[in-house]
Amino acid sequence: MRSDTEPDGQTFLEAARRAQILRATAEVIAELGYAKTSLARIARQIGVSKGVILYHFTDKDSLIRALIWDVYERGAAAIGAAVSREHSASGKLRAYISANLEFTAAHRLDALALVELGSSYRTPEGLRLDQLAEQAMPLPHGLAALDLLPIFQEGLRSGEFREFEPAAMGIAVRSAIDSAGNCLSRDPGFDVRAFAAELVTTFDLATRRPT
Amino acid sequence: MRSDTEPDGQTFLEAARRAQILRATAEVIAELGYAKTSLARIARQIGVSKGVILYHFTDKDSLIRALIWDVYERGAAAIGAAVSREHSASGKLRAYISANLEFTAAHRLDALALVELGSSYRTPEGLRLDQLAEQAMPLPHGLAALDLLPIFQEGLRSGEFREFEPAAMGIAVRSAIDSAGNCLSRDPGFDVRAFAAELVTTFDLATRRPT
Amino acid sequence: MRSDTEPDGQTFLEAARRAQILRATAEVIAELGYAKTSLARIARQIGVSKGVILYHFTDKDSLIRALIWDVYERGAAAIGAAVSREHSASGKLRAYISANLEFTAAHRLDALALVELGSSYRTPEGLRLDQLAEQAMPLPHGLAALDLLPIFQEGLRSGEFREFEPAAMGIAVRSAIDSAGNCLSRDPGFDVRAFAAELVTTFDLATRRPT
Amino acid sequence: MRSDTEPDGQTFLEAARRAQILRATAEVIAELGYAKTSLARIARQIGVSKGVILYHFTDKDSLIRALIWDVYERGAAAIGAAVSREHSASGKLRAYISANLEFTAAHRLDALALVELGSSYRTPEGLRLDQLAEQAMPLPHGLAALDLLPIFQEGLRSGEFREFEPAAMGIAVRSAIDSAGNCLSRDPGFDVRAFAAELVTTFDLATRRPT
DNA sequence: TATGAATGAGCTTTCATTCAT
DNA sequence: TATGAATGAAAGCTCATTCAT
Repeated sequence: MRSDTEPDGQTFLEAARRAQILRATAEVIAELGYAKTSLARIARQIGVSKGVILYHFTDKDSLIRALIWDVYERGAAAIGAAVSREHSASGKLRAYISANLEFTAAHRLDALALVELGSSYRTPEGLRLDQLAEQAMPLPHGLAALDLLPIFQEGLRSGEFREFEPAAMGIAVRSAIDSAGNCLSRDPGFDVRAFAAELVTTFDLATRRPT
Repeated sequence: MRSDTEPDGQTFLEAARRAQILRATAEVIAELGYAKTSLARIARQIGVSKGVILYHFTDKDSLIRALIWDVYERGAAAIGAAVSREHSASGKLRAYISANLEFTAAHRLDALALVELGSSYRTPEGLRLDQLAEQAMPLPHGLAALDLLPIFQEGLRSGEFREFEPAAMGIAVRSAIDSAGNCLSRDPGFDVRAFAAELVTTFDLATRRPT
Repeated sequence: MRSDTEPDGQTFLEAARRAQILRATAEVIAELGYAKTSLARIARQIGVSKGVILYHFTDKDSLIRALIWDVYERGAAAIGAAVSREHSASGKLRAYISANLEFTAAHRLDALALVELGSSYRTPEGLRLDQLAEQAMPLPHGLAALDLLPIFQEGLRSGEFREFEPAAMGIAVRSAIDSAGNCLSRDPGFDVRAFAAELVTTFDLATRRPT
Repeated sequence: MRSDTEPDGQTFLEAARRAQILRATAEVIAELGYAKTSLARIARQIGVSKGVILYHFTDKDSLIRALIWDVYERGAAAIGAAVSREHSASGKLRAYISANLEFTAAHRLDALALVELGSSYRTPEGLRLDQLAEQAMPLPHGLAALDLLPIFQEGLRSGEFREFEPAAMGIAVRSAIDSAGNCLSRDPGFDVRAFAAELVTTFDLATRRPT
């Protein structure tokens, strides 16, 4: 009996509702920004009462974290897979950039929401998303896939890359990638894949040891 | 009477108060983030009542815009001056990056506040800061100085730069520069000038026509 | 069919569930106080869903009243029995106090819950528990056993007691007895029986005609 | 200038508003009980908006504490004065009871509210009023006046009182006194002073060493 | 019988804004 | 110029209750 029970203790309907709410949350964040994202607004997006959201998520904070986790998880999986398919450091860097922006192109809303949250969300204790990632939040295993430093260190050690400060380069690459989300929100016609190609070339030239 | 009236219709004291309020606003935004920046908090920062702020600025929005304008103006002046001192496109790009980050290093509070506003502030109509810049807001004349496109176009035309999409490169450069503010807010010991040097090299290699 | 139907129309299981819910309700009230006693919390105490409670009781108010009735009934039976075993007024008074506190000692949870309800519960119309007892609520027959006035009147008539106002004395005795519940909730080590002995002496001296 | 400034930094009007709010709070608590006492209800009692209350008091908890303090302070002053006018332990006990009930009679609303708060109020951390009094809350100096134990100890030491457990007797006396508030709320015609006379006799007989 | 899902009223609190002084 | 006072809208959240299954 109870054929509607999934292994993780959630019914099928429960999971569907949660997914619907997460989607609506991403939509509202992407459209209005995090500051104007209220539970009431999210509820209205689906056409239900506020209470529904608090029935499925303990509070606003855990809703937001669930969204973050959800997008991270899927993104990290895609990016990690693409990166590990490559064997040279420069190949991995190219794959990293491409896969990131491919994910952005394929999941515009999620990517946008995540970038918005990255700059505007704070935990009740005042921590930013990146400060969260470093410590308290249990993050998907594959999240290591989002870290550029190992790639840079490998290329520097092997001599494939010129000498540079990996932390600084990491910031430049990540911030450029994250900009795509903003561009997309401003201009729905923004060509993410063309942008990806430009970034690949740009950071290839910027990191490679000159011959 | 009113011998304390300046040409623009503001008394000296009036101007001093406004400056004090703008400074306090930047301080609070830099410390708490825009979301937690309330008029009450700004007033407390100076030790006056909330009313004072609304006496000098029509509403919260115009206070924020005044701050943006103020920082932009000073930043654009510094950057414009540095850029125009150079004559090659690559020289101008280097100067642009250096001057930007020099400004960030020299005016940490302002830079931090501006970056925070760049990601979190929205006009009552829902526009972001950069969407503002493009249209509605009357911006300081020198703001053109913040635009990278002329530099890229010049370098592309002259053959100094390799072929690339100026808009994409502009995004990469600006986002990398703006990241410095975030880094600074997370880690007060962040070495902005070292970061500047890395970026200069990075984007020099990324833009130059290979020999 | 329905061979499990009892004379009063309730199945055995039904009665067991009701008893379980009443017990859980008393536990929660005793632990958290009435203000923080929610149906959800009671349901959690048993490990069932909220709906179960509202299936067995029409609404929260009738659940609470059922608990009150239940405890009253058992308490009144015990006290009435003890009182009627005595034949002098002063003997009855001593028995009343002792039996009350004996019940408190033997059913700490119930007594605690009842005291808490006595001060915090109000009907939807705003009536307190004691205002209820006087009028609206159909109370167990034996409840008369809780009334001190007949005892005082008997002692006054027979000359066993000194002259005093029975209503005032009743208030003093009842409030002292009810305090035991509070003491118990604040200090689980509170010695109810020692307290009972003190009260017996106290009110014996306070009521007896001096010789 | 600023002739409306009082020594403690509150203007006359501010103090008047605070007093008005405290009074309204006591009224609502006395009428509806603490559980149904909301800021909205208090505001309506005065005919102002909810915000007014939160302008004058940081939050609901500090409003309630201010009320408690205020009533305590006045009550303790009156009781302490009456008690210290007596020199025998039994005289002090009589004065304690009389002064308490005299205060109740003279400030029905306050007394009622305080009794209600005594049983229903909990701090955000879950502490009851009496647990508060023992530790965290800075209470008026004269509060010691509310403690019966010194009186009992004195009478026991001097031999004026019979042997009894001071803690238990204290509970009996205090609970009897506090009952007056409840009686008053149920029956506005309740004769507090007659009740006081009964209690004085009752506890005189209960404590005195028999001759 | 029991559950999960949803609702709606009400709560405390924050905040930009207005206004009289 | 500046302040204190007040307002009202909106926020996150709790909870008894209803309903379909």
